[in-house]
Amino acid sequence: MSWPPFDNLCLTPPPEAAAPLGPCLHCQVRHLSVCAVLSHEEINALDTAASLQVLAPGAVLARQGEQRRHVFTVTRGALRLVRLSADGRRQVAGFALPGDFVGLSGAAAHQNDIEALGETELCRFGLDAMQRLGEQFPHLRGKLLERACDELDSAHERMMSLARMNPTERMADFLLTLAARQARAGMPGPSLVLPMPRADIADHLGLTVETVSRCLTALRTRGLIALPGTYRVDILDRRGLETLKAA
Amino acid sequence: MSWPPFDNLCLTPPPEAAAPLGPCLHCQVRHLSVCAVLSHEEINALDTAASLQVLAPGAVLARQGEQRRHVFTVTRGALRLVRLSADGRRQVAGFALPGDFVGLSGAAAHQNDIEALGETELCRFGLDAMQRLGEQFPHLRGKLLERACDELDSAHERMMSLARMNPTERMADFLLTLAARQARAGMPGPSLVLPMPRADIADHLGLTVETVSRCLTALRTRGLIALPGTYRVDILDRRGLETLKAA
DNA sequence: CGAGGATTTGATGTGTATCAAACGCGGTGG
DNA sequence: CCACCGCGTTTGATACACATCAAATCCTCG
Repeated sequence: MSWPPFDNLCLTPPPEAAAPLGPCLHCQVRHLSVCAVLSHEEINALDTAASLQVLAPGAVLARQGEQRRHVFTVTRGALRLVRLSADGRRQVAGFALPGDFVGLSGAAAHQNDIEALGETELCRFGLDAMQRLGEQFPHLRGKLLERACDELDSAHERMMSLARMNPTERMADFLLTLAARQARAGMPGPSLVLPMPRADIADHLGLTVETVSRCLTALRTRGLIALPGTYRVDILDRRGLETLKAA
Repeated sequence: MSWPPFDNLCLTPPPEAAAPLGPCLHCQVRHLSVCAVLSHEEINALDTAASLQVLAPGAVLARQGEQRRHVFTVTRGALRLVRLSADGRRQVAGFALPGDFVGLSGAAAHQNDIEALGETELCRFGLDAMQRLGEQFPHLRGKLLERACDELDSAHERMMSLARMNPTERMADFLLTLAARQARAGMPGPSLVLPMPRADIADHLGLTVETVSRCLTALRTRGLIALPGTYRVDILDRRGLETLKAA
């Protein structure tokens, strides 16, 4: 029985759990081992199974339909998970930021293209190694199950966005979610860095590039955000954005 | 550490797995135990932890925000999982049909209202019992993890629908998915029973009732389906529907 | 400095929501 | 048994939000 995998599973650790543990042997970053709240024995086993990988901007880590062989933790940069339909329609299923866990799903093949947004560093685990670890440490599976459940909840949340929110509301929601993730990854504060171009945001939110652009300027005009650069957003009025999104 | 839960986890068994095992002691239906491909010991433990529950049409099984205490397997009838936003926008996150597993999520509280669509029968498991079983049989967690992964995959699939398909395509997708689920549950054939009213379909697909109605008549006009009754759909041209959805 | 691509801004069209009304059907009471 | 009522569904007319098409601007990099 093969070890059950994820696509875009976010295993970002809660900050408090990170404190007592050292970084990964390979990538010098506190990653999966930290997140899963494992014993030191388990952590060492995980870190030993890992190896480092660096991707150039735009590099392709996996293609839709390809056999899955590894799972990854992003340690620097960012990935996008892209789904293309037969007639060329594109959807960005999600983005993986530092601390996120990527590359697994219920299927034997990748469900998404996985591409590096900038120069990106990963910590890689072989599927077979993960399976062994899962058998060796049942606890690990329990932790991963919790994570999967969280991921499911957030997937339902995003469905609500796509189904029932207008473009501006989706944009506000997106910015707040991204801000929360950057905060969890240790970069709090109102200043956001968007690692992806507008087209990816559009395909993530089910909009067009033009609409994304218009929504951003609308939010700026309302004084909710500032746009100091193409890839930077400062959140000026968090409350205002939250009101919009909840609306 | 509390046992990790799901919302709308579908544990419908693959037909071949169901054969060698008997029905649940309580509800006479092959449910979770069958799905998870467990040992007989595990199955008995699960079934012993279960109890039967019957809901009248429209009955509320859980409310958004309520503390979670049980998980359920639907054995007859159907449930809808509904999410309401502050300003009254409504989304149906999913439907649970016989064989589906429901009521868990990463959170301590229910994320959705759960309501019976018709008279509905459930098999109920206490969360504490599930936690004990998970500790006792690590295998169970592995199986549930697999299921969670599958559920995540299908969630991504539905996001693609919501983000990038037009109403008719979503409708075709919905009908095919429903047909596949009824087939898995042992009712194959082109004749579909919709356990839910149009409004629920609309809120599931991010549309209005009017649009749902128009899409159905459009599919009928094209000769892809027949509508022998408000709650019945016959699939006349499966290929045609698949072409639409894939488009 | 110039070229190419990404982003923004502008003008127009269309698909779906919205508003409104008719229809069908099941249940109830006469 | 039939007439009536209420609700869900279907059908129709209209409005508008966002997509589409087109062009200007900005930014990056050679």
